[in-house]
Amino acid sequence: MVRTMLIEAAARLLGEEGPAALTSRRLAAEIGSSTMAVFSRFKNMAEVRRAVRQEAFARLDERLDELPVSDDPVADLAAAGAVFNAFGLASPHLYRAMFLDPPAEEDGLGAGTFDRLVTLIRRCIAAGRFPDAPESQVPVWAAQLWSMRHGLVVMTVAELLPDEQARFVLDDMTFRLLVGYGDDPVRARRSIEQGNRVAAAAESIANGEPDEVRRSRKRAPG
Amino acid sequence: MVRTMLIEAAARLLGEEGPAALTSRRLAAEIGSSTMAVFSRFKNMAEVRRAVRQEAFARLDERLDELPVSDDPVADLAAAGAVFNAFGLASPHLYRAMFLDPPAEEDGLGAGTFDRLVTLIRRCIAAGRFPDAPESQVPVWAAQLWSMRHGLVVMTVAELLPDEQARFVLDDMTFRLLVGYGDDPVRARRSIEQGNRVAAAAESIANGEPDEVRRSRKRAPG
DNA sequence: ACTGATATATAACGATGGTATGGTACCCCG
DNA sequence: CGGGGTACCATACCATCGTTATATATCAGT
Repeated sequence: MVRTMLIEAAARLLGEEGPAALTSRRLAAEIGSSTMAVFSRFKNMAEVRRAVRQEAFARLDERLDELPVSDDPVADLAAAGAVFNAFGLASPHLYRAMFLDPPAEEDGLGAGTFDRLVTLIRRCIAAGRFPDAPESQVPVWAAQLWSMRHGLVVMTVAELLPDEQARFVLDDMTFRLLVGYGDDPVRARRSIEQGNRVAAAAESIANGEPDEVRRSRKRAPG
Repeated sequence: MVRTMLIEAAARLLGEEGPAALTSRRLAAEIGSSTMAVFSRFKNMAEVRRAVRQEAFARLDERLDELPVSDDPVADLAAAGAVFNAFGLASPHLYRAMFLDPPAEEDGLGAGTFDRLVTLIRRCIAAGRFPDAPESQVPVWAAQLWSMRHGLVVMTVAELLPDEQARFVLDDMTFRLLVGYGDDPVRARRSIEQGNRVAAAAESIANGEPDEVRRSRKRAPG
């Protein structure tokens, strides 16, 4: 299908060369056609960019859905956060397009991703990790975790914060928030570490690394 | 000075009509001149936008510096956060330009604002509100508070989060982080409320509201 | 093979960022 | 008061952008 070819080419252009590279002519040339191939399928370039964002959200959701569901929901929550973070840092242009470029009009494109976060929090509450948490707190905490990660990724991408600090800042902030939500500090710390491990493993799989690489990473090198 | 006229016109165009309105011809027409008036003073439009961002940071810093220094540094910190938040919501296009538009290259334009945050945190530690806080934690916490607010403003501006929730989410997250940093919950809550009052008063002054609106809360401790 | 429809290439339009050219107005100095 | 240099700016121009009109090629169904 030409349409999917266009979307994939557009995502690649945007992801690898930035928004300036995503022009109608360039995109048409990328699939060996003329601009009409673009405009006969999309009303305008804005719609192309929207399709790319939709594709990017689908990829992020896919990554999140690949994460295993364990019996430690807080670790699952932390893993989702790490995946979110890694996604943003690995594809800054795409991340930018997903969360920063969209015009003021709400198009509800990130709603599914937000819902996944809500579900993760609900599981934490159901498991008794956040005692005394009323249902009304769920969307509030989801927004907190989301904006915390979002802000951190944006700061890192904008180079307001060195990359090596970002991970530590994220973990520390996550820890303090989880404790603030009522989780036990020791369990929270352990869940965050476990979540990071799971996310790193999922990242390896997503990147198609061979099994030996993943296995050797878990063992002591040697 | 024509240059300042251009910067102010550019800031107004960007702030009121968005980035699409900030074109060389439009900007030239705005000061009753031609595009050469722009390009003889700025290398290109990117430099114009940079100057606008610089101007916007200066305005934000000005707002922050107008805040009184009280004997409750945590309240001062909360007030700065509220001012930051209000600034972003009041001028979404400017906010966007300041933190989201800048290309990947670091230009250190927000460094001064970040330093103000660091100073506020240091005062909290000096006042004993965050016991057992090593110096190394200061930039980490500054990044946490910054990214927390940043993410929240971005989410609000992008309408991923309803405006009315944003304030509550911010206060709640600030509270939990402050407690996580070691502050006493009761004092933290009080400081946040006090900070919000101070910020609202400063906002009134900045907006040129009559004295009686703010005289009631002018009671500085000490 | 012919007809009709569909998709595409070509080329054009208006607007953009940016530049070259040339004139003008101003200011400093005699 | 006047002359000359300089800084500024209006105009016109270029390449490129998004987008569209028109002509052409391709393909399906008889």
